[in-house]
Amino acid sequence: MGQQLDLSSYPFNWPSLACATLPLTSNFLLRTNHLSSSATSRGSSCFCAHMDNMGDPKSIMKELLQGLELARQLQVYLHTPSSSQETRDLIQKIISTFEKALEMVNWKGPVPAGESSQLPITAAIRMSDSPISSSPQSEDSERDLKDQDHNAFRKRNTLPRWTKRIRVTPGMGVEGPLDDGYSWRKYGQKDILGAMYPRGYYRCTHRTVQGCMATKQVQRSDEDSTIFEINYRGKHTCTVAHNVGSSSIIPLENQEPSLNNTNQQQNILQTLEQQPNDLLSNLREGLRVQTENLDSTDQSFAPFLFPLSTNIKNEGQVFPPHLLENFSSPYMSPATSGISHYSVSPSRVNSVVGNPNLATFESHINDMIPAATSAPNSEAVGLEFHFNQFEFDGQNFRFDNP
DNA sequence: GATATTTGACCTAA
DNA sequence: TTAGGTCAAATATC
Repeated sequence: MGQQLDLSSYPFNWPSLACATLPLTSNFLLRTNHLSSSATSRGSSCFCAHMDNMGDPKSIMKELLQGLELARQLQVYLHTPSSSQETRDLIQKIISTFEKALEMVNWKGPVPAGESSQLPITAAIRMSDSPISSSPQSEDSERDLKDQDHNAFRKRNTLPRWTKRIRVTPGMGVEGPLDDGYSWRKYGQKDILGAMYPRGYYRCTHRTVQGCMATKQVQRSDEDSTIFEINYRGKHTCTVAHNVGSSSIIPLENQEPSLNNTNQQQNILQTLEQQPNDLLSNLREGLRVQTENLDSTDQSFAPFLFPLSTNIKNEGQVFPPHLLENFSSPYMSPATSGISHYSVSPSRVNSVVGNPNLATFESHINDMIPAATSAPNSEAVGLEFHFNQFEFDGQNFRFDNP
C-alpha cells in the first residue's frame, strides 16, 4: 500500500465518501480509516440512513456513482508532482473498482472495463428523462418563442441539465476543457438559502433572436471556495457561427458533454495555433494540452491550460509581465464587491484574437475569479472541469458537499 | 444609442 | 409557505 494519504486535508464530503466506499475493496476502506473521528462518525450515521434504501438499484447506483465521482475528485487533488506513482495507481484502482461495480448493477452507460477509467464520468452518462435524446431543434420548431419560454419555466425540471465543476487552483493555470463556445447573458442573481455565495443565472445571448433556451447557473462552492459549479440547462438551438479564426465555423451541436465535442475542442486549439499575434503568443506560453489519462478516442475533455488574470492590486499577487502585456487595464467588476482585478477584455480578445470562445470563457472567469483568487501568493489561477451532477432514469444525482 | 448587468418584484414548484 | 428561478426596469458600460 505504501504511502499513507492524509485524506483529511482534502475538502471532500467525507461522510458521503465513507458511505460510497462500503461496497468496495478493503484497500479503500483501509484508506478511509485514516479519516478524522468526526468524519468517520458522520460516515457511520450516513451508512445507517442509507440502509433504508439497501436493495434499491437506483440507490446503489447513486452511491456507486457518487463514490466514483469522489474518487475522481481525489484523483484530481492527488494529481500533483509530489504525489507518487503508487498513489496514482491506487486511486486509479479505486476508480476502476467503482466502474466495475457499476457494470455489475447493470449500469447502461458506456463504461467499458479496462479503459473505462480513462473516460470522464460525464462522457459515460446519458440523461434519460430529458428531451436530450431527441432533437430539441425539431421539437422547438413546433413551438413559438412564447410557448418555449412558458414551457421552459413551468417544466424547467424536464430540461436536460448537467453540471460542471471548476476548480480555481492557485499556481496551476487554467486547466480544463475550453469554454463551451457559447455567449451567455446574465439575467439574474439570487442568494441561495444556506449557501454562502449567490447564484448567477445566465441564458444564451441568442434567446430573443433565435429562441435558444439554453441557460446556465454559476455558483461558488461553500466547502471549497476555489470550486465553482456551472449548471447547464437545456440544449442550444441557436445557429450562431463560432468565429474561431478566419474561416472556422464550429457546429453548435453536441454542446452538452459528449464525446462528439472532440472536433470543437480540436478546432479551437488548432485555430489558436494559427493566430499570429502577440496575445496569442502570450496565451500559448501558458497553453498546455494534457493527454495523460485520456482515452485515445476521446479528446473532447482535453484539459486546456490558460493563463488567467488574477487579483493583483488587492492581493499583492505577482503576474508575469509578459502575460499582462496585452491584458486590459484593471477594472472594477460590478459583481465583485470592490475587488479589482486584471482581465483579458472580451472585446479585446474578440478584436485581436477573433475568438469569441476565449472571450466568453474569460467573461465566465471574470464572474468567478475575483473571489476565487483571494489566495495569497498566487501567480496564476487554474481551473479544473468535471461534472458532479446529472439526471438518470428520472432521478437527479448530485455529488454535492452538503 | 446599443448592449450588458444589476436588483427588486413576481411567479411557480415543491 | 417558501425558496428557487425569471422578469423587467433601472443603471452601467462600450
